[in-house]
Amino acid sequence: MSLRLYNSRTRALEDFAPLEGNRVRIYMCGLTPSADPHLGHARSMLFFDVLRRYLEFLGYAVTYVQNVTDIDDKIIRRAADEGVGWYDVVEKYYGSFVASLEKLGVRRPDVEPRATEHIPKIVEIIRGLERMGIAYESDDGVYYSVRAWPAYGQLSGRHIDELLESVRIDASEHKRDPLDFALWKKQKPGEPAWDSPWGRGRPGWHIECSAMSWEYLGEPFDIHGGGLDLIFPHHENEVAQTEPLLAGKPMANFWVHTGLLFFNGSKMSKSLGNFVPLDEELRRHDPRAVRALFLQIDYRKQANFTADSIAAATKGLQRLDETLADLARRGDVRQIEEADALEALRSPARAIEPMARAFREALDGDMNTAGALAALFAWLTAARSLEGEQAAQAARALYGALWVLGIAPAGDRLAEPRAEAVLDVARTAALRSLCERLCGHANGGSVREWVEAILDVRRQARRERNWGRSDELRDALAGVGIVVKDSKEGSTWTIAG
RNA sequence: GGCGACAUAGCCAAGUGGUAAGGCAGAGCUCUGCAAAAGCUCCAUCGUCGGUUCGACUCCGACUGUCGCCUCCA
Repeated sequence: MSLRLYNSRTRALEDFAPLEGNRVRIYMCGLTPSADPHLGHARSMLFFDVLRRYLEFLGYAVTYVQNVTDIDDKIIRRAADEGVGWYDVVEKYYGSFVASLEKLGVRRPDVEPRATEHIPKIVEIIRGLERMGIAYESDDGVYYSVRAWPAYGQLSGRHIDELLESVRIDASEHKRDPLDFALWKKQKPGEPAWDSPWGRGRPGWHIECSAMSWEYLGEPFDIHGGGLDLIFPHHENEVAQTEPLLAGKPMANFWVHTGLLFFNGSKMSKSLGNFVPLDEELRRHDPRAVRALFLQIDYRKQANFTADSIAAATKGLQRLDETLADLARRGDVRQIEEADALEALRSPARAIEPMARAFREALDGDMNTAGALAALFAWLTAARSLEGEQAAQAARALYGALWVLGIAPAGDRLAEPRAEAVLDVARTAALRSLCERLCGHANGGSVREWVEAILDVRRQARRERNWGRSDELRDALAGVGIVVKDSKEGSTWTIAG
């Protein structure tokens, strides 16, 4: 068994192996924070987060770099519009992005380098290209000469002459060829600028990724990732900037591109404006469900985001949670350590083996997360009959699988996965007064204590077989968002989703 | 115009040259004071037309449809 990944560079499914020992070096194109990030951005990051986790599960030491392109035309324009500094724009939108990713359970990259902090490396690469006759200086900047690099267009499958026929290329008297692109832009009045051999200015889009991937990972490295819409021109240009300096080696061994997200029938895009900001979307939906939904779609396919599909994902996730809690209860497991969970999945006990194998086979096949998730669901029926130590091992293995997918519930809340969820302010106040009214006091001060106090009153009513009173209390709790469920073992409660 | 992707049940969605995962919804049943939840069971022949093959949903071709990229884009 080994991981196979689709490589955009060769347009084929290939066996993955690190270039160097046990170490896997990944560079992911992050964000240009000039506007609110949206769910499409999250989808890409989510996928690479799972890839990173799976590689770790397989035993590799992963170095994950994700850049921040913190200077570009749109950031400058936005800053002017809002009357703030360009760095304020970056902090605002990047900060929002980071906060949203945290909610989604996406782990922070090992390095989050910024373009403006890597001017020396950028200059070094441009100088190298200049020496090779691939870059040239003009009156408003330094440009890359696409005709000077025969392999230009290979990654994205374009041909220079065909590109020239495009209606959108813009000729400029500053460039030798309409397809040439800027490596360095000379300062215009009022623009932020850094020193360089060509005078003050700023890097063009693309060069920052060539510089920062090289700086932190070395060349060549293992995997370069990003959204499918970056393959041209961004990644093509990165390759064109980097590979002339590598004496025939590729910049990255694997190029992995994620499919685009659609909303109302067209691509989610900052420029089209057809998106809901990510932070708003995460206030509306459970972030774990959002994540579970994306896991059920092939990462390379374009996908639609709809209210129906998120609802379906939420339901499925609840079943997974309940089974996990159930296994933990029957196996008497109070807490699961990540390392134990991964080990239980790596070396599965006999009863877990079919699930573990199907799970790995799915992910080995070009990260088929939908298949991996299906393997878990298909196993749930069998899992329910496990008892004792078997149940304990199953709980750990299931938790490990959920960890790899990034949808594991907090490890110390197995018995009541949602009980600690936050109740909104109005309902908390209503619950408190309900508690005062029913119990004559509101001792404690937590949602949990108030609910338990009310449930004690209800338990008494139930012992007296006072069903009317019992139902009344259940309805009252439902009114403030607490859902009570009765079973043979007693009553449990959760906060309504 | 050039390049490319996709088309599987009500919805979402995997997958394989040998006869279709999974989730949601729906139906029936079990449990239950009731309710909810949960559990069990059931529920498709894979856009159209040709071809290759012992056999195709899976390969090839044509067609139809949807979408993306062609220098703002995860």
